[in-house]
Amino acid sequence: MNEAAENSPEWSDIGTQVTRLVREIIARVADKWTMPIIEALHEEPNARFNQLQRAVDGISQKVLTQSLRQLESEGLVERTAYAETPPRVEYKLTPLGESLGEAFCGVWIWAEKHCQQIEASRAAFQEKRK
Amino acid sequence: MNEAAENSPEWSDIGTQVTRLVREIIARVADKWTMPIIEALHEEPNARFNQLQRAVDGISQKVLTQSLRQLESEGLVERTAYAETPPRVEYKLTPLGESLGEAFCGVWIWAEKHCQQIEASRAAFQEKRK
DNA sequence: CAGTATCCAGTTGGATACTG
DNA sequence: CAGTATCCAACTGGATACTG
Repeated sequence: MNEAAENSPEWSDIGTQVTRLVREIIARVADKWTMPIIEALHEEPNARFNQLQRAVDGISQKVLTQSLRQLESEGLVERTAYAETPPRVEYKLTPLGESLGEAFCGVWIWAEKHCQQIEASRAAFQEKRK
Repeated sequence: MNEAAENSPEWSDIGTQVTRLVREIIARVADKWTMPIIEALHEEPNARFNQLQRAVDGISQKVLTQSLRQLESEGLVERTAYAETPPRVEYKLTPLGESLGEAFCGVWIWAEKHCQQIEASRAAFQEKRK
């Protein structure tokens, strides 16, 4: 039995009820950068902008700004600007943001457990295609 | 307490161990179409190509083909072609594919539970910006 | 039916320069 | 420091036409 499903309703039940809105939300939060940012903010609460950019690894300033604004608009991240010079801005997860991280935990565990197998599959598929 | 975290290790523990490969896998499977396709295949095992395209709602033939090839290469989907005319090709989830669906269950539940709140947040954010 | 091939418009995102 | 603004190259993905 799979540990991620033990205390969840059968996911087929969920699937049949799903609305367009839910799908849109999932597609949104499951993009390239959302989880890395949420992870970084979980690791370092009240992180500042440049600190976050270093933590996220590979994200550009532009995309980090965009992502943070979106996460803020969705209530997943809270932004606090202090009126100082030089300016200081801190970001932290809201409880909703933390709960998304927890919800994603199952996927993370799945990926850790099976990433070797997936890599092997890809390699085998390439071989077969030759 | 959040139901998704009840029987998982603390996700901060996971985060610190995460490798580049795991992140890449997550970014891959968490794209726009992977979950809708896996959901459709879970609902209708042994679905045929056109059946799948109708089920997934909005996906183009090209992208469905690409996605299925990728899922196949990763060992999440099994493709069976029957040597008939007209050709018949059936797709189904592998056990690995099923397990990904189960792992994603937590995110699905999260999205269902909070989508109203997120919509409200977005609206409020728009208002504030005016 | 189950694709492949091609064209092309729209979006994404990096690099760079500039600002309060 | 924490962004905003702009330009532009690359990738994504839809529409269409064609094929075994």
